[in-house]
Amino acid sequence: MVLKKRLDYGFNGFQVPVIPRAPRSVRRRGLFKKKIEDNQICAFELLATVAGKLLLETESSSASSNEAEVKDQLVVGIDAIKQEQQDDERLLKTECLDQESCEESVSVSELVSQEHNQKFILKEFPHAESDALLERTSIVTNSDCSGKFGSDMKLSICKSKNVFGKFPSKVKRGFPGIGESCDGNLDNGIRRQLEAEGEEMGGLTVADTCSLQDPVEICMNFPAPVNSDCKVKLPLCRDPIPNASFHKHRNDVKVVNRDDDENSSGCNQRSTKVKAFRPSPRIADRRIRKLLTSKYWKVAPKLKDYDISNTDCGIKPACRNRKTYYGRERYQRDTPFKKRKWFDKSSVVTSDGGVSSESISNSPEKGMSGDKSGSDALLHGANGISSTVRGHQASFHSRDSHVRLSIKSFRVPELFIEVPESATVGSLKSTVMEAVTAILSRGLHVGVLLRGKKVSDDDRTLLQTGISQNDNLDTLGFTLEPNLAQAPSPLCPEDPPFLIPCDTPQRSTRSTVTPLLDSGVSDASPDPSPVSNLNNHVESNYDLVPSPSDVLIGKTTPETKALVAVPAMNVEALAVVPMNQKIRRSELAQRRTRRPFSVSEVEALVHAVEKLGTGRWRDVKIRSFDNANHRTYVDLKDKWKTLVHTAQISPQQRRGEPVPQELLDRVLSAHSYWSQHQAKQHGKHQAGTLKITEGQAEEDGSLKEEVI
DNA sequence: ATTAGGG
DNA sequence: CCCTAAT
Repeated sequence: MVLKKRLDYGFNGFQVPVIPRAPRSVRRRGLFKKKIEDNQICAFELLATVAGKLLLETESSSASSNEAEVKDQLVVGIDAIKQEQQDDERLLKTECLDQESCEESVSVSELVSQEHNQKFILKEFPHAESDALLERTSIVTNSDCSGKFGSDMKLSICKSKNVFGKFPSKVKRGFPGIGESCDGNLDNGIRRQLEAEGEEMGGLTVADTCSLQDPVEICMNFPAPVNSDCKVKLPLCRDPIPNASFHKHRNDVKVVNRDDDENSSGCNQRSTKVKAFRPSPRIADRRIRKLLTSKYWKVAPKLKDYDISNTDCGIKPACRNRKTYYGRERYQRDTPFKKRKWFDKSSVVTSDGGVSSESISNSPEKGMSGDKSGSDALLHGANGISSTVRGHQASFHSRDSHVRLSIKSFRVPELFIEVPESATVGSLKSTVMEAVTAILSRGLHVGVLLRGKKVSDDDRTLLQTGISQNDNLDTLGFTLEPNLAQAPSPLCPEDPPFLIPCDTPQRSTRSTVTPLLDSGVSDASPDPSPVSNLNNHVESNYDLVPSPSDVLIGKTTPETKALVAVPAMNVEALAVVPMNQKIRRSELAQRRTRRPFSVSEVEALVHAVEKLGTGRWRDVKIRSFDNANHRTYVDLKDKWKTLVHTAQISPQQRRGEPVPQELLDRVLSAHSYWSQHQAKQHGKHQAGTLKITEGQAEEDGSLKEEVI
């Protein structure tokens, strides 16, 4: 049935080339059967996921932007959507009746108070009200889970509940008896599952995280989601209201929900449990956003979120439809493709024990819920969620060389959709679908963000790029980027290159390849130290390094790029406008990890400046730090600035790794020289013309000789 | 995208 | 290091 609906939306056209296998756990349950069967669904889910995400982001962004008009429209649209969703829910309910989802929904509705319905809505469409949402978001971002969130978290939770609540009521109407009976069953079932899958839970956690942020993660965690869901559900059911624990986890929860949703969506018919989760998709999306924005690492707390989401799932069928679908698609697609990728390139390690993962994932969770099992599960999940990915760099034997990371989510470009109030929900849906389809049809590629900056050089090794286990992996992010390439292309799904991820493989290959790095790395310590060493020599050598073939991936613009506007298909003539969203600071913002310049780096810098002068940092970068991705020309400029300052102060005042006086002398010398030879820009010509007399008439423009 | 400067 | 303005 679900499928049918989807088809109706017109997504049929989209097909996923290859369907990845569902995670073990899933398979066992047989939840994914359907998914597997219907490739289309997978694609659809992906689209949906992306769309949902975009939508959410858009909303949030709009809210932030203070665009009253937009808000209004959105709000209206939302309302309409809700109605539709409700209708959908009915259908879903019918479908799901046999499943537990119904039950869950019922329970949820009960839990949720109707008071917050409006708020709820807002939540769903943050942009509309946004203040509350924003706050939440920010909080989430912080996701410290500490007390601070308590109130906020609760609020959000409540809202969520409310939202769901709306739906639930309907559900009840439709299937009163069912709902009640189901509730009890659900819990039990969930618990059972949890117990049964408990061991796999790690995956769940991961899934939670993933779901929130993005499909990819989900894929990795696949198995886990179910478990987590179960866990989550339990808490929710028990205390729909914000428990302390819940509050803490709230952020995470959202994420979890997502996963759940996805899973559930995928598994809708398969198992009861799954269904229960489905409802959360919406939340998941939001959360995903939030998560994305914030650090992903707080996953652990998510357990509670799961619970919430579960509840939610049951509650809103309509929402579910939408979200669920999205979630599913995302889930399926993402999962498969990610898995593939990882497998291809590197071995994916489930981080059951994942100590490392723990480290990676922040432990904001400290406040985890009291339940040991729960928390453990969560933790595992957290670890597991991000399946550990081991770099291809097999060459690096030292464990330090390996970079373990968990991808909590992928950022997806936001879609900005503006629809007239008069537009029908259906038209809105189709509009979103088209937009999403268009994006997917073009294919997505994975983008890597390091410290908020996109890493476009696929040929670089992780080490070179500055991605090492020691570094803050939290500064590492991934994005699913549409291939906007040139002009917007038609929606036609014909080309489902969606999986294009082929890129990934290539990438991996490339990265692995770089010879120089590898060798260097081997000895290396996790730290960039190797890099620095290389740097010294690099000047000329590095140039030899294979040129990056960014073309494939690099070109696509990151999230910033708007999805291509899709030709309006709707009668309503809804316009989908890609919206560039400035990346939220919170996301990128994290300060880059501090990386003091080594003496060798300073030497290289001094040398380069002596030759090039102080106004050509770009050249300096290319000349001497081309391989050091973590050193930007701005960094070099800043370093020079500090070097000059350092050289001018007394040695006692200097801090940090002492720089050889000899180098400082050269710094002063070069600084002095280039200060007088403003010619840097025009080069020697002017300098000569200027006839500056320092005894250095070198037109050459290079201090080199003089200094030397 | 770079550069220059302030914070 | 970050951020911004001006290129």
